[in-house]
Formats: sequence, C-alpha cells, structure tokens
Amino acid sequence: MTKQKAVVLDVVRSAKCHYTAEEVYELAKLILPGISRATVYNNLHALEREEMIRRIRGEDSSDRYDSSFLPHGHLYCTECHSIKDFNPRTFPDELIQLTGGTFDSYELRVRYVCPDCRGGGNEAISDPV
Amino acid sequence: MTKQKAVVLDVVRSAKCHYTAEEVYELAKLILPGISRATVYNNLHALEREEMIRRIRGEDSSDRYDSSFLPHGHLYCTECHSIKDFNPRTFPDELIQLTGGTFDSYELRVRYVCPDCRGGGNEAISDPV
DNA sequence: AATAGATTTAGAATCATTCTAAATTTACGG
DNA sequence: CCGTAAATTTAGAATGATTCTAAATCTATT
Repeated sequence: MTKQKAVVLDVVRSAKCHYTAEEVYELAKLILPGISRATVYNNLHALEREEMIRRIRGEDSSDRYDSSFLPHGHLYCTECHSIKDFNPRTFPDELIQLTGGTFDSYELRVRYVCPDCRGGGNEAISDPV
Repeated sequence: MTKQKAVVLDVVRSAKCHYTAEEVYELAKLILPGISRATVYNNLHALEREEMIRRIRGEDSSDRYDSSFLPHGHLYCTECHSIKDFNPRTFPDELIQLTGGTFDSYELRVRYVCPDCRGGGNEAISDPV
C-alpha cells in the first residue's frame, strides 16, 4: 500500500457520490500534487481486483467507483442525472435461485424520474447504502 | 427507414447474442458492403431512441445491443464470459415500490460462474428472453 | 550502500465513439 | 417527370477515456 494507493482509496471511500477516474485524479492531486493519471488508473484497477472498491459503468461516458460492498443498485434519474443508491430486498433471494446458488456480484441500473424531478415528496426510496 | 437502417435493425434482431457496434458493422457490411461505421452508429442510436433496440453496457470495452424489450437481466459468466438472458420474477414488483411507482427501464448485470463452468447441470437458469 | 523488484511518472498509443463536411438519396410540389 | 429542400450516408478527422511504454524512483533486503 503506497501513499498514492492509499490516497486513491481514501478519495473513493470518502466520496458521498460516485466519482469517475478523472474526478478521483483531480481530488488525489489536491493531496499529492505530483500524482499521475496512470497511477490513479493503476490503483483503481488494483483496488478493484483486491475487492476494496467496485467499478460501476457510467450511464454514458466514463466508469465510476463505489466503495460500498453491500449489494445494492443504482437509480439513475433521466431528468437531473442524479444517481441514488438503493437496496432491493426480495431480489437477491431470487438471484440465488436463478443462478443456481451463487453469484459474485451484481450491478443494477434503473432509469426513472426521481421524486424531486417528479415534483412529489420522498417516496419509497430506501436509505443510501 | 432507409435500407441501411433496416439492415442494422435486422442484424441486431437476428442476433442470438448481444453484438457490439463493431460487430454490427462487420455483419452489415456483408449485406451492404459500402456501409460506413458512422451510419451504423447513427442508426443504432436512432433505433435506441425509437425504442426498437436497447443498448447494454459491456462488461469491459464496448457497448452491446439487444432487441428484446421484455424486461430482463444479463448473467455474465466470470470464467467463459458467456452472457445469458434471464428473467427475474419478484424483482420488478419491488422496483415499482422502491421507485415510488414508475421506472423507465433497468439494466441488470450479474457476475457468476455459469453451470457449464461449474461443471454442474443446467440449474435454475430461466429461459432466454 | 548495492541490488532486485515493484511502483510511479509523463506522455505516446489505442480504442470506441462522435463529429464534420461533402456527397448522395429521398420526398414532395410544380 | 424535374427541381428543390431535407434527411441520410459517407470517409475520415477529432475527441475522450483508458491503456501502454519505458525511464525514473522508491522499497525492502542485505
């Protein structure tokens, strides 16, 4: 665990949202001004392999990183492009049946219009993971 | 509906698996040798906007296209990299609750080891969509 | 302090995708 | 039919994200 890798991990872990590699790079530079983009990519990949962080595919363009390992999905608002975490309850049980017993991980992206954009209140969205 | 667009749609529709844009381009060229990559991309986007086909994000690298509109997920085998469709049952109901009533579409990618690679039989995988 | 191995760096290279501008096709009104 | 406008196609350049490369630096062990 070099200092660069620690900073990359820390940036992803302390994020309140899901950063792209470029965003991680910008934030890491505030702490280690000399850090290079390649190092950020290397360490994001290494941390993903070591299961310290998880990569999620962006709706368009670049991938994003998530430090939560609780299985959960992402709600993408088609209007404001916000991304919220959510936590399906019945679903993982069904996945266990469907896959015949085991699965490594899943990535779930749901496109919807979020309560704010719909103008309603905070409906049944579960707590962030 | 130009002949190029019809060919692109046909390639995606007749696919038994999920092709990348490049693969669609290669196959379209067999029918219309002069077709250009830009036309393939244009038409894939147009068809997606018109809800004739759906884009799914590749596990790595390029996006892939799917002509099924029944909501379903994709099972990615981490060993042989096969992609199978599957059809969750309880899950869409839960999504309706979680999103507060409506969602446009979802994309679900599950990483697992497929029955063939596990050496077992054809366990509980549901029929392709 | 010497060595080997891993990591970092800067920048070049690659790959998928988008953009651009010119050429072609299509649809419609005269 | 014929002309015109709008849409589509084309080839290739441009872009953006990511990966690669090779040299420099760091780390750990002696």
